[in-house]
Amino acid sequence: MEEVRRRDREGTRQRILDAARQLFAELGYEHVTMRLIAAEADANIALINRYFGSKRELFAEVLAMQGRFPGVLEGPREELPRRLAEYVADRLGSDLGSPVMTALSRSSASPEIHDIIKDRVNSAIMEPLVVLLPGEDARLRAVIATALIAGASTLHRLYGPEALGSPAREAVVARLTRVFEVCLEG
Amino acid sequence: MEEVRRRDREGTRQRILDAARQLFAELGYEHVTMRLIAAEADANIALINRYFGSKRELFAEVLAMQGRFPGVLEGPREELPRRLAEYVADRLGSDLGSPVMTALSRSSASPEIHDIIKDRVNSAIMEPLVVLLPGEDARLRAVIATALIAGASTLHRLYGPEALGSPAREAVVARLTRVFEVCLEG
DNA sequence: CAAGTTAGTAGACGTGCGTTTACTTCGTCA
DNA sequence: TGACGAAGTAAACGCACGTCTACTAACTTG
Repeated sequence: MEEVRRRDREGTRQRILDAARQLFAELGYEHVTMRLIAAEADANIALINRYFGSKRELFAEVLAMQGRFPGVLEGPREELPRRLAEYVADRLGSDLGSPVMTALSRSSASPEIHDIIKDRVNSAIMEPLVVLLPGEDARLRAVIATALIAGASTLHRLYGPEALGSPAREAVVARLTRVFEVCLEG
Repeated sequence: MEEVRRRDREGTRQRILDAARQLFAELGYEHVTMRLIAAEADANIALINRYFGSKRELFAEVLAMQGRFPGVLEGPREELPRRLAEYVADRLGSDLGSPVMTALSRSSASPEIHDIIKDRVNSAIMEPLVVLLPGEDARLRAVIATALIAGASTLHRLYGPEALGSPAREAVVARLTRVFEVCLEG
């Protein structure tokens, strides 16, 4: 019983995009192969380049599709450290990394996508953060905060969800909040 | 005029090791090829596996050859945040990343070397740091500090030595010192 | 000085990658 | 209904990688 495949350009394109998003977040650019994406999307490999041009361009589209940190940078300024802390704590403890964090932690891994990631980090994190920070050395403070976010992703990859041992989420958030406060204060 | 090469097992082995150390620190495990190491060491590619077994084992030997953070974890406990801050600030501003930081920021990039890096991070950073931290949640605090170190390496890779803009080194060290203090305090 | 050991070399092997080509099949519309 | 555009497919392309093999030549030893 061969299943007859319906022809559905937009649907197939979307399946590929979703599969790529998940796989890039999970494995990083380098270890995701075209064949893996095709298999996960249940689509033919040739369709990926037909719809997206190349692996690199597909990656760029996956990154572009992500918003900024969803809901982290928006909101009252004085609660920004806490929102960042919760974001990092939740990502550290979860099974799946966030695409932005993962991309960030792989940053310069591939020269091929270095510029794509740099632009994305700039527009999604660094620039919005600099704008939010009053006072001197805003850039310095934004970089330190971003480094903490990126490093959390790296350690998540290295140790898995159990990286922190087993303190209560609230203890983690409290500690991270204070760290981010010191990072960001003017 | 062909130069006649002298036979020098230990010398060649050392040239390979040095070349590998520099290249791994600069490019990361994945983007260093055996041929690149051989060219940089001015040695035949087959000698690498003759002396080290495999690329993976060469990488392990390069990591093993690095001490812990040189001089960072040793010294008075109360100055630890400042020493970490200086280490990170200097690495951020320099042209070349440290092998340990680079390896850390590439951590889970390659499943092939995941365990090697994990062991190295544990023995070089995490465990010594946990031992130095009194009070509760030592693991949590060590992980946050390590994340900051790893993330700094990632951003160094992404933005180069100019990542921070151009504040004075002392301003960078001062800010980082306070951040590490909050990371580490009991 | 002859034989043996071993550092050093050239080149191929198999694999997996991103990409491309040539083709088949589905759906639509004149 | 038949022609045509486009969605989907199978298979191959060229390339770069880590690894390995067969060989050459330098040094050592009796």
